[in-house]
Amino acid sequence: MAPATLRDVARRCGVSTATASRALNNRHDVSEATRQRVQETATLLGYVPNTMAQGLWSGCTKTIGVVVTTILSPFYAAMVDSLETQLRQEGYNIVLCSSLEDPAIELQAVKTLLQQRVDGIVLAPVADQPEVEEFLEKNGIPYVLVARSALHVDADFVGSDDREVGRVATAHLLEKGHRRIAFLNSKQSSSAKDRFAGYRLALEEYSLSINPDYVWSLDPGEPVEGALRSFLRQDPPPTALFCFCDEIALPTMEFLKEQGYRIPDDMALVSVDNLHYTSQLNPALTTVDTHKEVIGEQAARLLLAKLHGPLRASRKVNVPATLIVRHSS
Amino acid sequence: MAPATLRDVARRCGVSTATASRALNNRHDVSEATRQRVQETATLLGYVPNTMAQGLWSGCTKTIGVVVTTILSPFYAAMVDSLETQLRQEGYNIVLCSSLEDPAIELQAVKTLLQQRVDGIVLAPVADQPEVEEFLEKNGIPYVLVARSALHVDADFVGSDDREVGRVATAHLLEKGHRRIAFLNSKQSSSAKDRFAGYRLALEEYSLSINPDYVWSLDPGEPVEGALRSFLRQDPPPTALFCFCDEIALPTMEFLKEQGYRIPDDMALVSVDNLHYTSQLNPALTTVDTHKEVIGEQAARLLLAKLHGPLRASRKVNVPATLIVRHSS
DNA sequence: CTGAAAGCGCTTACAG
DNA sequence: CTGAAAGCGCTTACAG
Repeated sequence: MAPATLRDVARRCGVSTATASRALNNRHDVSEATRQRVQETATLLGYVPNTMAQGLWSGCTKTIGVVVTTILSPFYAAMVDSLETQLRQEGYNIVLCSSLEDPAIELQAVKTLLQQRVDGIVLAPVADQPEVEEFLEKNGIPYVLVARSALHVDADFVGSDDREVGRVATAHLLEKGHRRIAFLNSKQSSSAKDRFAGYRLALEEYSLSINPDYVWSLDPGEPVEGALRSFLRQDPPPTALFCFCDEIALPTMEFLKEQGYRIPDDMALVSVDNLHYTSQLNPALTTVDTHKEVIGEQAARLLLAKLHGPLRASRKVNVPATLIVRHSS
Repeated sequence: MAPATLRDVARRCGVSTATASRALNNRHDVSEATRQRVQETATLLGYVPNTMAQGLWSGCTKTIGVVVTTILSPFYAAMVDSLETQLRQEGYNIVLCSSLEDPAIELQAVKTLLQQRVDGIVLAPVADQPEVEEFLEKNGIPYVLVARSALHVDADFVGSDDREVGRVATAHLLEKGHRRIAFLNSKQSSSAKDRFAGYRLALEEYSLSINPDYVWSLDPGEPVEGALRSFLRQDPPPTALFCFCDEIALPTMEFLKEQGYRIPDDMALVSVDNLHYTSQLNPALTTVDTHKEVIGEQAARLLLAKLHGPLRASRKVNVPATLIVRHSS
């Protein structure tokens, strides 16, 4: 049985759709009696207005599109959750898409969101992809980038200063006396590039240069074993390891322990995100907290501001990160 | 600048919207030349068809609504991710809503999804809420319940047999020799009720009865300290603890360790879900794997079947759970 | 206070 | 091969 339409409700009450519409929207230019009758009939039929028809008329959908790599990542899950909480308060719904670190899927997702005429978009771009940016600009849709920035457009952005994140994590290991520090990085994203720049910067501050054998960029979904075996094969091997994020540090820890390495004695570990479980790991993980909830909240705030009226200049909101020293380093 | 419409494209090419539509949809009844011209113009203008207008005509939106309590829960994040992967393969998009364990928000979410005329709904119900079920039934929309079932409707369901989950977890502790086993449960959901039934059943198999002082149901968001302090105050206190899920076991572990309890010597711990980080906790957690990805996948499969044609009878898909014994018990 | 009419952006029979 | 027309479900000026 197809859902009831406004016409169904109107017909049943013996009024026009115009009157029914007015009654349901609580306009004051309907008689009290009609209003009551229409509303009761609507409830009886389980009538819910068709948002598409409303949206076609009003031009807005009260919906925000969100594209992240995957909500399997607790980082994005937390960010999206905070985003959603903020946006719901203003009556916006969220359509969530995962790009799975694949630029083609990301482009497809953005197109789909545009087709659905979402009122705005929050995007954690996989990579610098001119086509995506072009679509966004051509369609004149308000959007903000989160967590990762793009290089070719001067877009609004909310996230960490990833160069600083990389620098702080590496500097911490240097201060602990480590000189052979490997970096198990991620690939493609601006975050990966920036954290690498920070890693380099920290080393330079100690007059150290990068040993390419100590750096590995993981493809999306690539297991950590290959990289770790390669690091451990080096002569001399690294004494400390900087992981791109906690979700990479977790299997790294598992592998190292299986191989009989003690953490931090045989290998110190630092990573990024401060996911909720990191304080209870064995050993508790030293990590840089990127304050994902704040990023989500600020992104929502910025997007809402853009929805209410275009911004003069593009804004970059930098959410400062915090080093949390625990027992893995 | 508003997004380009079909009329914009058509006008620019000097054809009717009918022809433009045919060209863009690759109908064979357009001349090759026109098709080319229209498609080029569309690309030039960054034209993307308005899904709402299409949906108004076709009556379907290629969108599935998903309502879970929160994707902050890695359990739901994993389930939703697997759901999304399956559904995307069939060309469906997902609209995600969080109910935050609040029946009122859940009802609102379902209404919103209905308004958006999603083609189907996947719902992890907070509680048994006749209004929600009524809306679903009245609108005749295909839906499946996941992880939690409802009592008043005979709806399609995919999830664990939670009574069995509760029984297995408790039985494991009993086999380990524990006789004073506390249960730190969640509240409201069918899962909570069923796991409690399983807990009771396991105790009965050992001719033990339930000690009410050993049972606590956590409100959504309630910290674990109160419950734990209450358990530890008992005389005699429990020697083992069954937690509703890993996300409850995590802070429990933290608290117990802070209080100087050794796990499992002073207090054994078992929980449910086998979240990815549990193997690396200190100590590694004994937990019942509910196979969340399988639940998501099966739910997608069942919903797709319903979309393609109504089912004869309601189906209950029981995804068997697996006890994973590690070092916390 | 109420209704007939037009239109939001699309698609598809129906003519030509 | 192409266009004029009708309609998907709603809302809002415009008359009455």
